[in-house]
Amino acid sequence: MDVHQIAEIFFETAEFLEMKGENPFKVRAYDKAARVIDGLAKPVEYYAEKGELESIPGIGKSIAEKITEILKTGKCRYHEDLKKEFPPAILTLMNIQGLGPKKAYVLYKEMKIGSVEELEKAAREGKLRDLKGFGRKTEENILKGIEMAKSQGGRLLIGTALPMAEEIIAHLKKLPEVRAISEAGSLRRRRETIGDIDILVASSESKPIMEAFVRLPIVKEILAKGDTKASVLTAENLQVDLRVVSPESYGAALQYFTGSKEHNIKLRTMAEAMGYKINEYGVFRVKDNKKIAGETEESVYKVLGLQMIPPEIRESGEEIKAAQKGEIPRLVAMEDIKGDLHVHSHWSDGVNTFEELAGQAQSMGYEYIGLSDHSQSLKVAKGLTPERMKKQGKEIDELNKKFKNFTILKGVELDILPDGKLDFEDELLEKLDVVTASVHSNFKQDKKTITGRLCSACKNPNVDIIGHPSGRIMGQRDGYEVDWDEFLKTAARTETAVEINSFPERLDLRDTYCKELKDMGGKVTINTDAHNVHHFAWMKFGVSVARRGWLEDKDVLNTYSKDKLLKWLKSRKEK
DNA sequence: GCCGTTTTCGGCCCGACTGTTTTCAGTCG
Repeated sequence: MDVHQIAEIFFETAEFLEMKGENPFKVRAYDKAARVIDGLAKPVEYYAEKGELESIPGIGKSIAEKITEILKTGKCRYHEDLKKEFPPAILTLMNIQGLGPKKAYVLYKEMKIGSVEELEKAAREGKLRDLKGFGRKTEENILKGIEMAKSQGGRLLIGTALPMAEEIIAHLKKLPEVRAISEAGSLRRRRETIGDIDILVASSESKPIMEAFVRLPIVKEILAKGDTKASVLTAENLQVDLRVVSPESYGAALQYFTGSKEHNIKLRTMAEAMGYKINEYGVFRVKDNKKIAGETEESVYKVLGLQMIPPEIRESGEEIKAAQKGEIPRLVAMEDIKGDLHVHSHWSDGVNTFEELAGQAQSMGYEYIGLSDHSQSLKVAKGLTPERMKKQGKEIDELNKKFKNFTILKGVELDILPDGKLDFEDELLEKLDVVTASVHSNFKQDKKTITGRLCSACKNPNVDIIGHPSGRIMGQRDGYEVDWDEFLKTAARTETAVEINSFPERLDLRDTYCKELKDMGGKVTINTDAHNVHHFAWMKFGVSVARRGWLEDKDVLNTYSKDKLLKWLKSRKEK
């Protein structure tokens, strides 16, 4: 059973319970359990088989039993019973901005409204304004919310959201009142998709900033505007939230608005036990309400006895335990990257010449690129035959003679064929510097077959890297089915690196699997899969994924110098 | 419902904004 389906059952359970006015902490327990399950790196079955479900933080006896039940029957009795109490589409009401469980429940109880269509009709007829807790304004907002929900296409890729945020920040930065500014929220944590853009400003004068913000050219509509906080909607129906705090509170506010929710709850609970209180204005000593930290983020963590925790790993709370023990590693960073091992040229489906690619890579400070045009089977991408490979190799050799302190490594993106065989013979592969093997065909095969294809590629000593291992393209397709535990173990054991593909739609290997692979002793490479020179810029998204997966420079092959990399590649073949 | 170098019972993060109220509940992050 897919973890997301299990998580969904608990998400819904939480929402039903909240509508019914159940104990809010019980609601939160289900909500938390759902989020925890959704983020598990190992399959739930792994814990269930070992009887270790309750060892997962946030999962206790009751929810563990329900997970077991779901794994066995596909359903949860408790959830099914709750579902029966409401019309089938009632939860969709809560997708409407401004409508939460309480109002949704009133709508159902008083007017038998159970779907967005019924809600829209009632609102248009002016029937909502007389309900308790509702009014004309609420009715208007509901209609607006319905329009928004209709036109909104869900979450945005970080590759889309980050440039938008950077543009807004660049605009606001010009204001003389702005002392400091940063993105916050899931964007700053560099999640792969973003629900809305959060921006935080430090200033002693919030008013002119709020005014300038709501008048930005991108703003289509102002959703809310107070003294220090405003929300707007862009023409693309993306919500942007701005918060202004005084410079003395900037660090505390940045910490607070970066989240995650889970991380903040853990941090605040911990602070309370130490006699402190944290809010977005600072850390305060409870006994005399004296502020003891808050100007910088570092100060907030320091006063709690914690190492500074990078935003990318502020998720489950596990990072807080590590920070207490001083075990937060120095995460890999853009400046560590010394090359890109997955690059296409005009020889296959890329557009640039070797010289152009090399020039761009050199301008980024790289020592090398690994040229990896497609192999012969991928005919739609002008895959190279062995003859063309040989010819390409010669051209690269010639070109390399002209470079100083830069090298094009000879390589290929080798198709893993449907039967698990590879697209080139070993004697050709042996002559290459670096071989990336990828699945490009027969995505519908079952999990065992696909996993077998990936693992048999790992077992060939001539294969150095597995490219975009899940095959997903966010917003387009889910990717093929992989037994991750088996695949990652095989990759680690055979010392085959796994690629983090930096294409914003791919970001594949994903963060949670990075951490799992690291724990198994495996290595990754962070590559762009560039098909033109501009794609090199996407490296930063791959680096973010690696950081979210707690990876250090030693875990990432392309942080190695050229000599160290070649030595590593050679040594693993000899084993 | 979960959890415990205070606890197996009694807690559970915290504040801004809105709209409906006449002091506050609901929603959001």
